Amino acid sequence: MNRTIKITIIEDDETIRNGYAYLIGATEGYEVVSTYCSYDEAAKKIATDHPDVVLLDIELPGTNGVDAIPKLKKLLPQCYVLILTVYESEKLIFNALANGASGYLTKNTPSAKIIESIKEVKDGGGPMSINIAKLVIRSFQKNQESPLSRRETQILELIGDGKSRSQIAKELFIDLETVRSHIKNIYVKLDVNSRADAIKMAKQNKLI
Amino acid sequence: MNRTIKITIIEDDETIRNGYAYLIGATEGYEVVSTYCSYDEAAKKIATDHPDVVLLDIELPGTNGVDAIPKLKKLLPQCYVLILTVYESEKLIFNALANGASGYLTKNTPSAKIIESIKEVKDGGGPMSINIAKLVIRSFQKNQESPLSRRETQILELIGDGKSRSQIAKELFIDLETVRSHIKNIYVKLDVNSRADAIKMAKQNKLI
DNA sequence: AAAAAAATCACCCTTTTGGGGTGATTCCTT
DNA sequence: AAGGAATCACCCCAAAAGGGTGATTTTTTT
Repeated sequence: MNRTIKITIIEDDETIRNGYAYLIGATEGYEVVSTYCSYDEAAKKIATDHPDVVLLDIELPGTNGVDAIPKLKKLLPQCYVLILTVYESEKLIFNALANGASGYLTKNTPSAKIIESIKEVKDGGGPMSINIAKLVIRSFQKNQESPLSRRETQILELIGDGKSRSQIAKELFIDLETVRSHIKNIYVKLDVNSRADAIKMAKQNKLI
Repeated sequence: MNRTIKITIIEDDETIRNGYAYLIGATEGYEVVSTYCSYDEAAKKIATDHPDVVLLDIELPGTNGVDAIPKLKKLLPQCYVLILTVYESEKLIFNALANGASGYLTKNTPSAKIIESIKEVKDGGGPMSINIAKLVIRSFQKNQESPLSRRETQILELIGDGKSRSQIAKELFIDLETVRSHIKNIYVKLDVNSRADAIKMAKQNKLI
């Protein structure tokens, strides 16, 4: 017979925290051994909880979720970390994975899926779930095949939103001339000479 | 006992193709009988594979996915075609359905959902899957709830592509002034006064 | 440590574009 | 007959876009 899976939740929003705790606790084979509202809080006691899986919010007061991961892994080397996030930001998720997270859940994930993901991670189907694999592949293609640098890609995305140079400059806290410079480089790299063509190329080549 | 469901995948990106093949092949009751990187490639041999379901990419070299559907149906009249696409373009999907596709999957569909959809299509729950129904409804709402006229929506889409007034004018074979006029009306209706804001509003309200 | 790439900013230039205002005409649908 | 939709016209001016040619400073790679 399988042992119950022990879970710790670190999440600052009380409603969400209790919601998850209730939801998971009510499921056969799953036990919530502790909940914390911050990593700093959790750090003191979590070692004695020895959970199998930690659900970790990204947006936390004090030590943020991404930074908390390696610390958690140090305290609990056997433990799997599942990221909870509202933002599907690639960078965030990648940083989290790079730091040792085993998966991620967005906060609108249906309850059944959450339970399933916990089991998936615990059973060590490998830390790489299908969703993550796809994300990795996608970003791989984006960051590897793209002729554009990060900044250029970022600016191209804003161009895709119809933003003007000055709007972009404000948004990125850089000078108007810098934006111009990036755009010129983008045009050279994509071999285009207008915003419309750049957007078209970018979409075709999945750069944005 | 149920026979295994035989599947053929036509998709030009190797990573995605192998990903799907692996994923589906690993599932009990599903068998990937062949994979091709283009329709033209597939056409030669697919008849002897007699798959139950074909997963068909839209963006293909040579014969594109939409055009490939009727040809596939001719070769394999009993076969169901599921469209794979990164773009959730309504026109594309509608054309595909009109051409005989039984459903569509976006490439970020979770694996479980893909398997489920294949089964759904195979079991002939009817060509109208939940997703399609939603799409139909949404498109309905689009043309019904939108404050914008057709032409305005069309022009807003081109603005979303980063096109300038004159480019839009050329593309629609109308005068520059007419484009201006439409854009002014769009701005009034959406209560904005810049391209970027119009695009943002439009995306928020799913007008484009 | 040296070289390359990325990110930053500067100033030259001209043409185009964008947005506001205020009209009018035709066509189609209600 | 009324109203929306689509079409076109001309006023204005500030802003933006695109091209050229640089330089400096980080960051990353080798």
